[in-house]
Amino acid sequence: MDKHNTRIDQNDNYQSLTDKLRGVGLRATRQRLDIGSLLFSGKDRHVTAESLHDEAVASGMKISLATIYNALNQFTDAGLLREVLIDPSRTYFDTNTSSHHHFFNIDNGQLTDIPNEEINLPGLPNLPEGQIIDGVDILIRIKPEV
Amino acid sequence: MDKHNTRIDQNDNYQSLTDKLRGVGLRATRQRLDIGSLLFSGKDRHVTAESLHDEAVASGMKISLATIYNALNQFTDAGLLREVLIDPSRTYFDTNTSSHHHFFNIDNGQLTDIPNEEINLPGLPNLPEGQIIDGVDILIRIKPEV
DNA sequence: TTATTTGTTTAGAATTGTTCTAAACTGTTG
DNA sequence: CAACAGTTTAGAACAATTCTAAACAAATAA
Repeated sequence: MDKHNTRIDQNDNYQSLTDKLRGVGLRATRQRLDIGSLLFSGKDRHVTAESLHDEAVASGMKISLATIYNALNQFTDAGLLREVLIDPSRTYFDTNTSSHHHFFNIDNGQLTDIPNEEINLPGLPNLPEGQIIDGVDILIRIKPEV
Repeated sequence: MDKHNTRIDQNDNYQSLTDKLRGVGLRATRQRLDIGSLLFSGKDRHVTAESLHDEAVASGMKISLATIYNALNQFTDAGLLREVLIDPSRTYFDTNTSSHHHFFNIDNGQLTDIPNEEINLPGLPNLPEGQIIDGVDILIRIKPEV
């Protein structure tokens, strides 16, 4: 029987995850590996603490919501995730940490990436004296036609 | 003695505010007029429910936090205010409802407008099939140089 | 390997921003 | 000015998130 969890064929992938976590100074605990396996499986994802917790539980992982919050914040601090501004009442995390922006479908709440090549601010505005840019967030709210 | 409040020379201004409120279908109550006098005094402002309540109380207005929340939401629904995405843990309202974007100073939390002429997205990205734009939010996070 | 240290997880309590409830109150209209 | 409908309010309720401190597990030393 698998010592880590009951999802048998996932141990292989955990080695690179372990490296990834250690690389940013975090111990490769079972919980962080489980969460990581959901987040960093290849495709880009947008999650909230709650949605990720639901998903983890549904996958049979044993992990508390507090740990999900901890992990999401630690991953974000470490640069493995990015926070996205969507809704003042909830924090969204994006596994795509590269420079890019978002469509937010106000009709169904769905969030999708806008590839960086498809959008660009040519003339950046004059910055206040002595200030430099830390980052730029563009959110395009969309809705069904008609 | 002023029937409305103790800030004597403010009654004059309240007529236009009264019109403004009636214009969007809201009764011109003392509380809404008081809040309106803080928000719509000319210069553009960014407030949170809490900051506005503190300010109202400091000005000697008698008004509950719940009423501030109600008013901010009603004003926003009526198009007198705009919500700005800054911080997932708090809602910001902007008295400038025209098309424009924001600088957010991550060092001191200050939010300032970017005039619309100073920024523009020339090539909008391809929208998902059957969707149209509802709005665009650009937030440029800035910080002190060095 | 075992012992020790240090970092991690967790349940549950606490906190914070916001909304709800229902009773008292006030604009508005007739 | 009476009557109605909309508004305000205190306080309860709620939802997202963080905190606490005790149990636990990973890393390290011996």
